Amino acid sequence: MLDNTYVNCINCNNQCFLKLCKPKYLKEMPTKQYIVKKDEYLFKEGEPVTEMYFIQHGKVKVVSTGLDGKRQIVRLAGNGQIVGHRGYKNEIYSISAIALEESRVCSINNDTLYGIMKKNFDLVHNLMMFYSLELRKSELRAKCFAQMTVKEKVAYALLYIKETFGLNNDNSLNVAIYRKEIGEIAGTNDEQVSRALIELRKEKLIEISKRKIIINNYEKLKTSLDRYGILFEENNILSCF
Amino acid sequence: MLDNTYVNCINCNNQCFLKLCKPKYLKEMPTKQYIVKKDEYLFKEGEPVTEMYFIQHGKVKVVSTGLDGKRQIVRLAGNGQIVGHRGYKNEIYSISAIALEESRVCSINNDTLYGIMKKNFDLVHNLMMFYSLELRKSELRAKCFAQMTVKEKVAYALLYIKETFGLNNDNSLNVAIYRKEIGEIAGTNDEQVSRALIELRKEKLIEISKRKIIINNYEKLKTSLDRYGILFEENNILSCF
DNA sequence: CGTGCTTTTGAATAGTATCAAGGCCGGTGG
DNA sequence: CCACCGGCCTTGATACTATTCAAAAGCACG
Repeated sequence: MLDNTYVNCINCNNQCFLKLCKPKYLKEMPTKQYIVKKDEYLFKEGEPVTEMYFIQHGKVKVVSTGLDGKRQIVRLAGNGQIVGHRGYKNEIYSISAIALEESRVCSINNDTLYGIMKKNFDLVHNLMMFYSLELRKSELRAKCFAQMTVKEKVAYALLYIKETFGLNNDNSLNVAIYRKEIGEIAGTNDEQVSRALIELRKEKLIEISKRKIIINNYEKLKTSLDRYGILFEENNILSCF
Repeated sequence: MLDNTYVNCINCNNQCFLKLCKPKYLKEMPTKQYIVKKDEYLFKEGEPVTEMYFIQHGKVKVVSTGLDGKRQIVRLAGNGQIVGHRGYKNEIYSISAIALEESRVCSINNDTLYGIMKKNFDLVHNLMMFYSLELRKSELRAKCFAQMTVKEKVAYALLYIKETFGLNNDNSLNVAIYRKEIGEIAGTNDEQVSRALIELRKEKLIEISKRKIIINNYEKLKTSLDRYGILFEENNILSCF
């Protein structure tokens, strides 16, 4: 992580939760900005999370590692999203955030943010809505992990990646991601992901071209998981901006 | 569900999120109160969730059913807790809330609540904190489902039930719950739960006495899941009252 | 003291994880 | 330009775990 520099939010053109603050507060917001390179940590398991991070531009994975070294990708976050939940009393909880590619990230100290919240209703209200939506998504994910087959979990992971990071013009996932990482989302290993992807290719739902995964038939891929309920919704809380 | 009656929150002695509102608003809060019998629905899959529910006294399970009829218990909620997340624009999402035992529940219309929020910072702030904490718990649960063995998942389910509903004086779980329901939390079936419980009894972690499940050695049961991180914390967001 | 529901137990089956080996590809250095 | 190397992906075989089906035993309630 490069030396952080303080930036002035009032001059920033990015869509960001902080923009919900009144100009008076926005002007004096003590926001730090970093450039994080691929594979660098925003914060690391075992350290207290004292800052809240806003992704200006880039891609980040939030991971949790068991003692046995088995990793789980708990969440993906892209442009405009939040990482490093405001913890209860800055307590330690074992989660890391790692950049999937070079990203521009802003952060603000939790206690400072707390103070600012008291004077900015819209910020708190939108954060509440954001968490409420993320909670629902997370609850549905828990259900999926409990019931899906490996192939379905992989399909879910692809759709989740697509939802978070979007597609390129050729319908390929807009992120360089390994089989192993897809497995860390789906809760399986790289071999199983490989097998599942090939199955999905046989069914013409996706295409695999070198390192790219192309979502050939998005609708069919999505409906193949219909029996688990509405997993992916159009409306993003950020659309409220 | 019995005919609902409007109650006056200002006279209510229960700990409840609504209590965070200023007296002025509390006095005129259009809160409805119901008595819900065992196995009755608070709300049902397929219907829009237009109300937010506060459990005054009782026990509720939040379930989600796949098209194949396989159920998943997504959350348990006890005294003082919230059910029926304020959805984004009252949209339908396929989740039901069912009483595990006779319960006293209050509800308030989402839109009304939204209006009240605007004037009650503390309410919004605490709701945000509540969701933030629930989200973290849910994210950890997703990780657990992806990595735990069936026996571990059952141990997790027991601890989750204990955390939510507490223990009786004899250390038995303070709720009448079927093997099938434990399976719906753990993401498995009743036979596996039965086998897992008997295994845990052999290890002297629990005792099974008729329909009661006694947590013999809470600490050991908890540490048996240590490798998955801190799953159960003492501090409850409600302690902020 | 049946009757119906829950729990337990056993056996067969299906699904998944793991281990091992080989193939593919891009990058590097001769 | 080509050979080599290392990282990633694919494939097959095997072992293990969990699910499913079937049946019996236990329990609660009228």
